[in-house]
Amino acid sequence: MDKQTITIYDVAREAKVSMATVSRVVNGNANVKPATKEKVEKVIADLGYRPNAVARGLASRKTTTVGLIIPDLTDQYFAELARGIEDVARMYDYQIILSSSNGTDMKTDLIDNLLGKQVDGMIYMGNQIAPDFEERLIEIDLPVVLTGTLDVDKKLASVNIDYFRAFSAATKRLIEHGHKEIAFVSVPITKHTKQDYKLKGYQDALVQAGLGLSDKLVFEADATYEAGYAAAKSIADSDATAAMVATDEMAAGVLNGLTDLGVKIPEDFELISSNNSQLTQITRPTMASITQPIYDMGAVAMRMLTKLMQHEALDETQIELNYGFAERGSMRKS
Amino acid sequence: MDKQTITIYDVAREAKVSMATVSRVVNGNANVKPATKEKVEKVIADLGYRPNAVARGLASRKTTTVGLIIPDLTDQYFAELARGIEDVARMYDYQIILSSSNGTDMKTDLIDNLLGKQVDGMIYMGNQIAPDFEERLIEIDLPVVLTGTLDVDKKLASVNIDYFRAFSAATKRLIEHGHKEIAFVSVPITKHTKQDYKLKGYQDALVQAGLGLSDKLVFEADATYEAGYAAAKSIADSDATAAMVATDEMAAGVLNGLTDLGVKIPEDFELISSNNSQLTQITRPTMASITQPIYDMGAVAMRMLTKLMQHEALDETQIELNYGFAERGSMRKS
DNA sequence: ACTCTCATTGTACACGTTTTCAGAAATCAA
DNA sequence: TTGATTTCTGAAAACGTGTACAATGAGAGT
Repeated sequence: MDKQTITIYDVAREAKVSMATVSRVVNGNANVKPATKEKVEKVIADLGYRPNAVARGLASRKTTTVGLIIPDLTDQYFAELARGIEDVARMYDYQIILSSSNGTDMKTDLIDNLLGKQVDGMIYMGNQIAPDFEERLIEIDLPVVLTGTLDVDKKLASVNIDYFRAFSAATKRLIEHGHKEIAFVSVPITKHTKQDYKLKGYQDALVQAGLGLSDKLVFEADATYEAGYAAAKSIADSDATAAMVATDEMAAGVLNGLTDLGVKIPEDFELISSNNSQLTQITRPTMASITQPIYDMGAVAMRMLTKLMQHEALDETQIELNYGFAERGSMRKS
Repeated sequence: MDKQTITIYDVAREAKVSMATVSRVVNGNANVKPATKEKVEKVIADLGYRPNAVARGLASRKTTTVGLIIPDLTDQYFAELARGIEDVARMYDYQIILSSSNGTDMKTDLIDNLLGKQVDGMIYMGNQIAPDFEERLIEIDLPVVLTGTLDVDKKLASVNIDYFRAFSAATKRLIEHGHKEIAFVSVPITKHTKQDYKLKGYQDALVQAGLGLSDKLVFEADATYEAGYAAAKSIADSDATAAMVATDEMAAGVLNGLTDLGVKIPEDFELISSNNSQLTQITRPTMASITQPIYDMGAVAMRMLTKLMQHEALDETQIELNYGFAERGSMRKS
């Protein structure tokens, strides 16, 4: 019943000091005589006193809590990001309140809930971000950082890779392999989002190589294995002989879907995925992929957030980490 | 700066009532005259008032927050459980504080942190649970439910499937396929844990069939793809012609590891996994698996927790959901 | 008109901290 | 020693809400 019987008063009484002093030693405040500090610490240990974070939060207006908005916990990409975030959060003694924005119901009252909890900051990740959502994120005057997400006018801090160049470079590899018709498979593309940059990068490579663009080679589907698998049919029916795929789950679906349709990979069709999650190694053939330091992106994002929350200056608000490329079985040896 | 300027007092003043009345309408308290209720609600909407959950938590000693202890966010099994938990939590207006117990550092101060945050309850999931951890979970007098985890003396509420029977039944299938030497691949097995029950179930089937038990057929490794892949070598070197594997990540590793060693699956070797996550469909061949209603387990666990937190009676504290079996490519047609 | 109820509303304290400000104690310089 | 600093400590006021309990008012019954 009594979750917490021992208060700061109990400690104060027992240690024969005032609660103010107890508060000081709990918070590691500078000036309290070593002798009393020791005395208080002993009582704290004896009584097993544990500061009430809620009361603390009320008094100090800081909760050492951050809100984490994640589209889908089971998505490898976001899960890995979250892992990076979580680790750094713990390092800095912040707790994370989870808030998952399962697809459609990504309403702004997610934000309001979090605000109600008095979080000190928020991290948003997602394949896209609705304009009103982003607007709300900006207008609440609270530290926010995006990761795995871009916002239109870079008003929010963010951590990403250069999706444009990563996709352009990867697409070039396919072109070098002689492909003329390269598919682009993505979650629904909205303007000024990560997907949009990926698409632009893909298009850039084609244009640079003097190849034409065709809407028929752009496929949109949900970010799931099933959706990718289903999309394989249309891809097989198209003229495409290779594909850039925007998420690993989809890529796995496309790969297996094509294989099941009798398309030989990589002999008849080459495929590049983009998140380099473990899935790329689990499929057969394994999947070539753009590599992203996903865990690090999460970690850096959280680190940025701690700085923002402590009003430290940020060297830069738009961080881009390095990407790379991993050749694997879904591509022929070059 | 001012995260929250508008307090209940502002609303009270504006609506020309006392703050007590505002509090009543916010909390949907029974008797407040419809007219005033309406009036207050209008002001709330106009001002954009949002109750401060921290102050509320302090005053009411309830935070509508639960702690979720998860070993690894990127593990498909736990991620799916978490999804179930999250959905139900939202349904009942509880927020989730994440606390990941990455492997070793599963120290009991995870619990203390959560307690400091004044969570109303906790859900623990994990492949195993350290005895001192479990003890602490029992001694704190707070609603707790385990899922995907068993505790020794069933002192804590829990949601699981009958791992013993599920494994026994699945192992029988392998026996029926003529296998005499069946491997058991698992994360490290400690007494009275989920793994232990799985092992016992596997052994039960062997004994019933008059087959001998051999330690040489029991393989322990971490719950990762890599560890499973590495273990494949020892498995190939053993006399085993089939295997029961305790997690999907491991199973994928074992499957690919064996395949890469030239072992033909399912012709030369049959394999059954146990979590039926999406991975089982991504590998080639696909993996036969025990099926568990993972999402539902999470959902049921969270529902139990809400009951506990509201002091409702529980019909049963040890819930077992139904398991099933999915035949797939890693087994020969029977 | 007068009392009695009951529905509705307001007052005031509690929740467990942090933090300001002032005061006490300790240290130092002379 | 004494006064001036400096260090350390305590009293008390926030922080924003919930909630007994008291107070008010309106109708019902006589």
